[in-house]
Amino acid sequence: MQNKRQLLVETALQLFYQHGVNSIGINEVIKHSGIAKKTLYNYFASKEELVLATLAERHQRFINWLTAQLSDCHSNRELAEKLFSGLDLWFHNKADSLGNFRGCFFINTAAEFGDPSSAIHQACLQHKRAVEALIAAHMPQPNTALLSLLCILKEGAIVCAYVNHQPDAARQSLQALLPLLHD
Amino acid sequence: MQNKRQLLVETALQLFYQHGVNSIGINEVIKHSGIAKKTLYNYFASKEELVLATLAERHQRFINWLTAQLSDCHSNRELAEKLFSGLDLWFHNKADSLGNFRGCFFINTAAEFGDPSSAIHQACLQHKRAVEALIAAHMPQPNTALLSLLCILKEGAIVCAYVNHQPDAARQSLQALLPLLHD
DNA sequence: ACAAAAGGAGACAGAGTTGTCTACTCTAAA
DNA sequence: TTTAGAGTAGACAACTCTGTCTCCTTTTGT
Repeated sequence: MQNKRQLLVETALQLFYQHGVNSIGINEVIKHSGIAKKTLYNYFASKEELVLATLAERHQRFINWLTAQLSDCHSNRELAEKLFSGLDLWFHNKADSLGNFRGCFFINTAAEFGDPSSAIHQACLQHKRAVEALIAAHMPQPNTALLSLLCILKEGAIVCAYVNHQPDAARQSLQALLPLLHD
Repeated sequence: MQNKRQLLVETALQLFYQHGVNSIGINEVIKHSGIAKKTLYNYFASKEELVLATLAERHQRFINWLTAQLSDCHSNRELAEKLFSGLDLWFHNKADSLGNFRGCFFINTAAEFGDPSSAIHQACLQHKRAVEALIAAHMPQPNTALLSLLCILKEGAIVCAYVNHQPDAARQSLQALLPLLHD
């Protein structure tokens, strides 16, 4: 029954995202999921593997959400509007599938696992690359400079919303960006 | 002899910034500084106090550096240029007083200590507020929308440079920003 | 129905952590 | 010179965390 595994990943993702990976021990995941430790170690060889599975789950969920947000863009301006409107919803806890906003799981986790050669850090990097590629794929008029700017503003808005307690950062970004986009 | 305390803070800051606070134990700080554990606990009641002291040290150092970078701005455009040129130097390890670039110590530490009520998280928030105030103080033509944008771009550039291995993020930000600024 | 696999509960080993404490050494001032 | 304060070295207690293992129960496939 593979939904034990799914339940473990879901529980761990929730806890890791809300409190940080290093603050949550295996026993906490056990307790909250109601699954035995032995079962966990049946599915995952180590905590690191569980963490990687939660990153993969979050990655897929975020990509799905973002894909839905960015559908049907007919101009770069529309793309920017949809991107930052989506972020704005997320920051205000109106993006159900992303859970309670606590910054970017990948930025936070990369900060906890600083060694760039670690598998966890690499997974965070790969996520960011994939998101950039997804935005690029939804760009009607390819423009690498604009792509970079969107990504930088996106990361900045996430950090400001989280660390700086500035949940309107996405809207502010969009307001500042719009005068640049005339197409 | 208070330079024992200073040496402890400096050693801890270096280690915490390079590897993350939770990855570095007290014993590591002891070993690298050559100072006895008892002496450390003479100056600091707990590891948390040592962490707060390193945050304060880094804060002062960053504020000093940024103040120097932003001196003598006669227009908002010049302010933006100086800000992102400074960040560009930092990302390329050419800002001596900030050490080897490993992202923003405060963003990273806030990610490790996610509980917003913890003293450590609060210190990170206060730093961000102080930096925003410093930028505001160097703005010849007050403009709160631009101030927000500068801060969001700054955070985004730091995250992209670090997590995304994109050290030119500051230059890209500036290039994108310049068309907006005509004064 | 019954054997085999999967799961539950939790004890336990081993490593690592913070923080305390003791015993010894060095230094600086009276 | 001697005495008090500061520092050193490191053992140690108390705790936490990961990962293993055992014993027992439940579920599942044939």
